[in-house]
Amino acid sequence: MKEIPAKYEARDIEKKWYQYWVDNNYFHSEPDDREPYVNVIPPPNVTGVLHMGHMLNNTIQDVLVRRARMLGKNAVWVPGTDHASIATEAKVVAKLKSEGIDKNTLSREEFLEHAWDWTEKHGGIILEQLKKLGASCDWDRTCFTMDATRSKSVIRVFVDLYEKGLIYRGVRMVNWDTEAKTAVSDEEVIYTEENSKLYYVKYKIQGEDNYLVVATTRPETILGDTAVCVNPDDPRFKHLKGKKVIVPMLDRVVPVIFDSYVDMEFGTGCLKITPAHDINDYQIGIDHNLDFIDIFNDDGTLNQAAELFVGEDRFVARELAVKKLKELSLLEKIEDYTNKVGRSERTNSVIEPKLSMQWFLKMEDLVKPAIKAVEDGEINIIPAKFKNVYRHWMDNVRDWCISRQLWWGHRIPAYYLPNSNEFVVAESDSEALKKAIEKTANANLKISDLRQDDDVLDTWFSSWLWPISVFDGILNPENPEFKYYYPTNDLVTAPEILFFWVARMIIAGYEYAGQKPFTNVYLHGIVRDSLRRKMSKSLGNSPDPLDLIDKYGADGVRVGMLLCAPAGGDLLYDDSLPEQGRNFANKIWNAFRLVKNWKTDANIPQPEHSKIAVEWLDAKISEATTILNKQFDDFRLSEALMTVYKLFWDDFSAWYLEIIKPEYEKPIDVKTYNQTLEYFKSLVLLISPFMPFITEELWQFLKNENDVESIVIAKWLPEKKGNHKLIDEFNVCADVVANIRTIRQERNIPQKEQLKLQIISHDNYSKNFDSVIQKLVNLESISFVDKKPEMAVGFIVRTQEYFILLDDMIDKEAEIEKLEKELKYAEGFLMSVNKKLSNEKFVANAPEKVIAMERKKLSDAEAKISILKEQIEILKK
RNA sequence: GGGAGCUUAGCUCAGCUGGUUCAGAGCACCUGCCUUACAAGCAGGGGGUCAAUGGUUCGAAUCCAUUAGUUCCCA
Repeated sequence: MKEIPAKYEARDIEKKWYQYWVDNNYFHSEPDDREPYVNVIPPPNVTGVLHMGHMLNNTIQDVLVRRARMLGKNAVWVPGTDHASIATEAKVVAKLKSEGIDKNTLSREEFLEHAWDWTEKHGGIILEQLKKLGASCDWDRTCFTMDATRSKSVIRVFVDLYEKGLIYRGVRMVNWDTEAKTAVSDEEVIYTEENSKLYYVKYKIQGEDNYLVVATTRPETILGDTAVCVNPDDPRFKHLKGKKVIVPMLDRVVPVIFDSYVDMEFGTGCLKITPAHDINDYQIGIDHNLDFIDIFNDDGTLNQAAELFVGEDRFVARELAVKKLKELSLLEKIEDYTNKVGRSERTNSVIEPKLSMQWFLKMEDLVKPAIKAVEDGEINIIPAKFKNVYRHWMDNVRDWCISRQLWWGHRIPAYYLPNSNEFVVAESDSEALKKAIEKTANANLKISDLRQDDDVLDTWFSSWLWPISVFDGILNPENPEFKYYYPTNDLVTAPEILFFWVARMIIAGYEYAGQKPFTNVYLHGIVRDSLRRKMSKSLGNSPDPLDLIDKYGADGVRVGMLLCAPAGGDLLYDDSLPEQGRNFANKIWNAFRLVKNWKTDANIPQPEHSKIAVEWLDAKISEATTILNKQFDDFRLSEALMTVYKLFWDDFSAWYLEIIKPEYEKPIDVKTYNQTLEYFKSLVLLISPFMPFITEELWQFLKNENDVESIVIAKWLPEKKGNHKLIDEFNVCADVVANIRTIRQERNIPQKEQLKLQIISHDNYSKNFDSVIQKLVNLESISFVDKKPEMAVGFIVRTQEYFILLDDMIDKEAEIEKLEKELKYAEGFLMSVNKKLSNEKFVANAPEKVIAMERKKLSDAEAKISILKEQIEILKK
């Protein structure tokens, strides 16, 4: 047999097995009579490349899917990508610009051709990267939110909702992204505190020599002012009733109005009202019947209505306005000020509240079943604390602005009649024409007479259908795949998109499939750096995931991501994490090297120590399997990983292998050897969902003729009752071993030198592990005595006394000191137990079990104290 | 401004319905080892007034209240 390298080299092995899995179609699923296990991937953007968040998200999904597959379920993980309207359009526009092409010179069709080109070239990159991570997706089922089936589904849903009266068109104050030149939804605006200035501006009162001072952060919007507002309860401004003021710079006369909305404490107590450019002012404008003056173009420059600074950008206009106000002596002062500024999640430009015609979806009734589902526990959100957040949003939900002023996306299927604002909504051109003819009673209408709405739908308006549409459940709700796979099982995503996506999928699930889209929502944390900063390109604090895989292996990185990823908690990434994962892979590798190189001899009998170790490890694996299953069921994945980590490293490698290890270059008995290979296989199975590559490599060595050809399709370990008594006895044994090792270390006694152990037993002593102790610490003999031997150093485990005989003089004083310290501790403990037991109320109220436990503590402590006292006595002689 | 959560070892976190020997893990740290699978390793070890205060209880890290700090969500 050829030499197995001492260091595990992940790279070649990982590449080899992924290809093997794909070639053998292990990840592909077809409906059958098994129980399905279904996850849909949160579709990454076609613009995206793999980042640390994806690594975490997809590692978790893969672990769940792989285990489900091993449990014998018909597991399918549906991959796909999302067209990401705003981000993709921005990328394509930028790319065209770099080639000297201005988007505005292209027709819609020409632009879309470029966008499709771009998508075809870049859209699949991220999915290819997921393969490096080991993702066991059913690649035959890969979907895209803009492919034919998904697009048709979106349009059908739009038409349906419109026909149900839930979609309407209206002028609203929307969040306008001046860079992307589109409205974005409330959820796509990020508010952060920013340093700005508060400008105190004088507004002259008409017909008087007096003025009011208004504080504003946006002096350029003065040009759109149509009122000044004060609180009706504010005594400072009672005299202004019926008065008018003159808007600075423009000399426009506007009324002073009274509204309790104004905060008397803030600024000067006077508020300028710009109904077209502030959401609160908008409401006041409606209530008080004010004029609406829209002073901005779509790109954030000032238009003719502003009268001044026309064509200038809003931020340039601000500077110009300040300058002008100073010239006119209308600027009283400027203060530094921090306020919350909303920026577009996509372009980071400051959001401009803007009145515009948009399409909205009424949410009020749609959310009802979705609220109930989570409330009733039909859908579990993990961790549960996010239930509150979910409910709060759902209870306060507002109508969803679903139109975007872009070309890349699903074009809104509304067709305007000639020279009219009236429209028909239909799934196709021909359908639209039919409806238009009906509506107008004009049989001569041609499709070219109709004008389709220019806007596209919000990207989330397609991804909210994802769990349904990937199985064609919108267009063909009776199709067998949809009936088999829907509802899905676990949705794994980040809390950030609880509203964007998760809540809306639940809504769509009930509306379009009549049932929940998934049973569990597992929300994992955000990957941050060790300083708790979010990983971002601009900070440059994010490692390249592919570099990490290259350096530590996909298995190592997966382990690293999971080790510190409790549900909902943030993951503070550090290179030491994948390093720990890599080290674990290396540990597994070396354990395998050890076992693989043993020679067997059919003639030697199984040694006593191996026999008991075999029994013990069996109990230990059974116990761990039970714990592991529970942890999986509770989505405690980092704890589950730790369970197998310790099972392999501590129990199997550090204890079991050391016990059964034959002497150097001596063979091992066949019984132990075969049993060890079986255990190795069991362990590899349990580790496999976490580390699919190295476990596959080892499976290929370990499997026998009765086993399946790949660990991907192997069966998970069945649960078995573990022998707790044996495990407990081993724990005592381990304690004894550790004590003796300490004695060796303290006295520099080499392992080769044999020791004699004497025991005074005060209780039922089990000899089960004597042979193990004897081997691990190299004892010449174990014998039982009644009295503490001379020239010995002792220790106590539970209620048994142990002594190691020493030839040298022992340091009596040090021994006494050690024992007295222990005695003091034991006496203190005894006192506290006594205090409890002598408390009548405790004895009267505590459950019997607890009291019995306290009594046991008492008698154990008493026994220990008397042992200690006796030993001290002897030493002092 | 409104709401929710969090605060346990140097770090990241467990600790379930209050009750096993005075709170556990991983990493980090300290000591000794290049012992023939593994130094990406082995053996051993130290480390915590459970944020603070008060209350309920025979008994509180766990339940309640207040305070402080902190994070997130919404406006």
